Amino acid sequence: MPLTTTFEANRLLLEGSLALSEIEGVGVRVDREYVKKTIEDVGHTIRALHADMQKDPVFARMRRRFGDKTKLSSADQVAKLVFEDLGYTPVVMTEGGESEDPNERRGRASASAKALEHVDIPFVKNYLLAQKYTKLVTTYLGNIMQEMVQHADGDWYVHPSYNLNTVVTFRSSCNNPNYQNIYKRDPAFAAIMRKAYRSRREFQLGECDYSSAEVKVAANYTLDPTAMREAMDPKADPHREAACKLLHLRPEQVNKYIRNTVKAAWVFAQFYGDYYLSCARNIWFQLQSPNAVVEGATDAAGKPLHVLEHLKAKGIKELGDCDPEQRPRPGTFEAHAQQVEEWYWGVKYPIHTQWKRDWYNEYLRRGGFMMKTGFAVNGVYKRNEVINSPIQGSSFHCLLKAMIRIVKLFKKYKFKSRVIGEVHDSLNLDIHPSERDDVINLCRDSMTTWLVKQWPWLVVPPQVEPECCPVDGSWYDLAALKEQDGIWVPADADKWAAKYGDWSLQS
DNA sequence: TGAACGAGCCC
DNA sequence: GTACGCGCTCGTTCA
Repeated sequence: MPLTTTFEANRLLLEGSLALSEIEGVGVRVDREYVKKTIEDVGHTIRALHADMQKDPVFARMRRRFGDKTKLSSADQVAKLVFEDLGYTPVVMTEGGESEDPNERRGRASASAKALEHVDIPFVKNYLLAQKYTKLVTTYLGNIMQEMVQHADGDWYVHPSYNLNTVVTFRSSCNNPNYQNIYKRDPAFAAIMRKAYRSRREFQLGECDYSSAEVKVAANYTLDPTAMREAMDPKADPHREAACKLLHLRPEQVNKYIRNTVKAAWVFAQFYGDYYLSCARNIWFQLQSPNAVVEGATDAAGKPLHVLEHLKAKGIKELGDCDPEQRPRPGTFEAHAQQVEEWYWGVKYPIHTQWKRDWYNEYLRRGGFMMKTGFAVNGVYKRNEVINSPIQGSSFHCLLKAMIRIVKLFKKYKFKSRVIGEVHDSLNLDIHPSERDDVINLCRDSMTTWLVKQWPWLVVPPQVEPECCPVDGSWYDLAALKEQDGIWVPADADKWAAKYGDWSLQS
């Protein structure tokens, strides 16, 4: 018997569609003049980079090979140039098309940023930068120009469309324009793009994010006691702990760069089913950075002690061969990562590990699985999909369920404030300053206290981190808030004051 | 003109 | 024995 989606789950999607269509109607204000100006500026930058490339001796070789067809934006040509003509050794290959013969390789050497990262010549650096700026103009800025419309108030808005029927894990997706993939991690590009999205006039953009949404939901599935404790204890720092194990450091020796590297390349990667070999390779690669130093330690010359030097002293002198066919050699980082992996799943999170086995075996037996939010998933899925999709899906459903209530209550209370968007585990708002505390409390309580009452399976309680920008600010100006004597104020008061003046001005 | 592919951004 | 997953949008290439 195939598993059946519950009535409740169906109703969640129906009501979710209604709430999302209201949000689509509201739209997000954009700064049309800024976008136009930025497209011009970035255009100059791209032309300058292309001019530099054409002066480069390497360009002459490109001309010899491709003649009139030479194109500075062709990944195919750059890959051939670098890895065939210039003789660099390819380390990343492309997928290539379908093939009857599994032994046949159809891919070519990749021209991605990762594949070209170690090709240290100006021509390639300029190529990568030009490509990145091109993407910025054609996709991100271009989409705003294509999609924006003028409202009766004279300002310009985009109205992203949200879908609940396109994703196999029962998450949402977003298009025309996609509001869910705007630069965030690259500071320079995040600044350029996020300044284009503005609050309505006399409003403040706001955001209510679930903190570590998927980690907490995962703990609700596995009930691993260590994971549950870490998810509930604000002082727990599993990323730092993993960094200590992996790099033979004491907690106070872990700087921000190291912690972030381990968080992304070890904790999350392992959590999503990656394994020691690719983790070791990625971390080793990140450790080449000059930022990878041991906090508070210096080398013989009095300079900050690099983590690679520190590891050498601990007997780890090289990455290792990273050959899936061979056992890792002792004394390599690869071998060390394998040992840490055994500790991680065998000792630190044994219940989580057991849950993965049980959950997958149960899927194999029944041919499907049920999400805690009532969605039935029947069909053929890979092991990691079976383990990850209920966690991803359920995390989004927490936001969706709360969002439905929030949209209804905003209407009921006749708030001027509006929900303007959603990014899987965060809610985006235009907040009228006069309603600010009420709006944030309503969102926070709906996403936490109220939700837990609806879904008692949330034994690890969700948490919300509100942010907002100054009146008439942009998405780039978001700053974290904290609750103080019943009202919401900037978490870092000094930083806020230095940038935007006194908080009392935001009214 | 359309499909396939490669590339890069988000959670 | 494993080899994170899910999306959207664009430019290039080729039929």
